[in-house]
Amino acid sequence: MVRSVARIPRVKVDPPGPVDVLTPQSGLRRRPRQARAQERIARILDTAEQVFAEIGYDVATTNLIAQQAQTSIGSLYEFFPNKEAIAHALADRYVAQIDELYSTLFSEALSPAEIDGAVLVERIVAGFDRFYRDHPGAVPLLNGRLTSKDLAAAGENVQAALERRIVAVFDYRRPDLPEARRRLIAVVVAETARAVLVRADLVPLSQRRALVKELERAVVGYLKMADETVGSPVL
Amino acid sequence: MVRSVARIPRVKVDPPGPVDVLTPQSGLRRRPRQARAQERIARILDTAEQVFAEIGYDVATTNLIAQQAQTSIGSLYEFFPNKEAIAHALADRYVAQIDELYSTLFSEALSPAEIDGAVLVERIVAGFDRFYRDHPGAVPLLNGRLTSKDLAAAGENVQAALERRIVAVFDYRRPDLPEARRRLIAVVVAETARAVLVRADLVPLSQRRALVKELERAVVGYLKMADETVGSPVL
DNA sequence: TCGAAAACCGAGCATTCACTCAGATATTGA
DNA sequence: TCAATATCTGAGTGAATGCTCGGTTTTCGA
Repeated sequence: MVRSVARIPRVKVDPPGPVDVLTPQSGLRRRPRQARAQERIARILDTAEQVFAEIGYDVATTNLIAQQAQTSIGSLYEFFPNKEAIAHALADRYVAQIDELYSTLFSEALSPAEIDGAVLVERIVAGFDRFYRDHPGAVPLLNGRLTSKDLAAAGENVQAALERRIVAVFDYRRPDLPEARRRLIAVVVAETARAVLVRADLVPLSQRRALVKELERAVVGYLKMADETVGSPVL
Repeated sequence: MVRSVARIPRVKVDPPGPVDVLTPQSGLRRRPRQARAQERIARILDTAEQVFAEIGYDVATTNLIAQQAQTSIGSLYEFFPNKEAIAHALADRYVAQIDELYSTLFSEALSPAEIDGAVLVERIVAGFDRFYRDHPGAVPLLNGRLTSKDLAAAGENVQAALERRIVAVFDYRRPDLPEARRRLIAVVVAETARAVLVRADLVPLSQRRALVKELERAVVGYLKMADETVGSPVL
């Protein structure tokens, strides 16, 4: 079963010495010194990614992950304080990758060069689609399909980052829009993209392409819409 | 923990008589005959709805549900064969309610009266929004936020039903569009609506209104878009 | 009124699973 | 070379939880 709260680590009572200073912010219990250990950690993460994607976070057991990663359960817990930490580390990896992706994708949207909005949307959507196709585990992990509050939080981070990027684009290209409206549009566009891309992840490849194309049309259509409250296309 | 597969019911071995014919399709283990039992079942479902919404499907325990419903765990299992069945019964209740809602909302879209598309969208979105506000438990239950494959399936059903309704509208109002395109648009619109409404469920009421309004704009904008492959607005 | 059927009860069984711990093995630096 | 340190191991612990079962209480038709 899933623990609602992480088990309280049993604190050694005997030595009333300095309190557990060793609480690395990395989420790891201990920082590995030898290459051997680093490889092991990477292998555990890779395996966890697969296992979570295949059978789901809740059903996955740490014992299974250790076994699949060809290591012992003891080794796993040597580095990861608990199951949640594995998910977090995994999410962190994705978040880093995605943030890098964002930098690339959105850079031209913020450059002085005149770029057609529709082309911009097309490139960004395509970039996302590519990423999700290359990282099949990322979709369920970051989009709440795997349940568990901790994982949901990671997904929210990714989504929030996307929204900030989109807002930045509007700040740059459409400073005339009310700020609240810029944020609203960003939310709706980001949610639409996420939802349709997640859906696209569940259908055969041929339909996937069509769906992604239609997503582009939807976003472009929405943004191009002549808005009575603004009086000009948003894009 | 969450069982990946329902526990195999321990079959009595001694009596090799007729095999367990009693497997009602209702999902219930036994159909209640007395009003007392029916009320109890309803109370269990109401409680489960609350509990699932509050702490999540996985963390929720059948013992807790029974306790909160002021009944015994034995009584709960008298009617529900397992935890999953509770979720299913709950989802079924929502699906019935939502399908009724769909009938109402989409009826005017299929009537010969000339109704402006934008007005149509506004009414339908408002109807959804109302429903979700009136049934707070429905959002996480039907939209995968509660995890568990069984629940996800219920959510898919609701989404599929929505898409069918939207397709029907296009079949009626825009028979000139290629059929595949009609389906694609329905998928994208339905996913957008779901995603934004789920998101709206997480924000304060003031933002919720703005978000719902923006969702309308997005859908209308998308559908009104002059589409180069069609040459005319879709709506 | 009364007996059979329906409904109800909750202690506890069986199982699962996150996590520990005592010690074995490998690596490293002097 | 050799101790100190880092790493690895996996059987076992403890707690949680889905679900059963033997038995009690309530309902209801005859």
